[in-house]
Amino acid sequence: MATFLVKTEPGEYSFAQLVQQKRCMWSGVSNNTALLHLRTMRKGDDVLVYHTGDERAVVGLARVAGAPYEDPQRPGLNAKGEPKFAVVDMTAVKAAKTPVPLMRIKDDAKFKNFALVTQGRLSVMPVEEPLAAVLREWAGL
DNA sequence: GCCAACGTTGGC
DNA sequence: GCCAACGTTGGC
Repeated sequence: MATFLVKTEPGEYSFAQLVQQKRCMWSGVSNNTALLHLRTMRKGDDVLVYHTGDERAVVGLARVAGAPYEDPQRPGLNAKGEPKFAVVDMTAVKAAKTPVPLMRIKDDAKFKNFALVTQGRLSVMPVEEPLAAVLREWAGL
C-alpha cells in the first residue's frame, strides 16, 4: 500500500468539503509529472491532503477509492494517443488531529529531499514509507 | 505584492 | 529543435 500527497487550494476545494461529501473525484491536475504520479495510484492507497495558500499544512487523510481514469470533463489525447488528463476518486478518512505545517517539514532534515520541499509546484507526489509514517505520526493520523 | 521555479507556447 | 516570452503555482 502506497502513500501519496496531494495539494489543494482550500478556497477552491478543501479537506473539510471532502469530509462533508465523504467522496470526491480528484480533478484539475494538469501538470504532467503530477499526472504520472496520479496514474500510479491504486485502490486502497493512502492520500495525505495538503492545503496551499495561507494554511500550508497537511490537514487530513483520504483513501483512493478506485483506479484512476480519464477526466470526463477534459477529453483529449496526448502524443502517445493516451488520455491526457486523469482523475481519481477518493474518500475522506479523517482530519489531522494536528495539522503539519510546511515549515515543520522544511525544518526537518529527513524531508530535505521530499518533493513537497524540492518541487514547490508539484501537486501530486508519492510519499516514501519512512516519511509517510513520520507525517502520520505528526498529524495524529 | 513579489518573485523563484517551472511549464508552455510560438516564432524562427 | 531551439529559445525567448509568457503564464502559472505557491511560498514568502
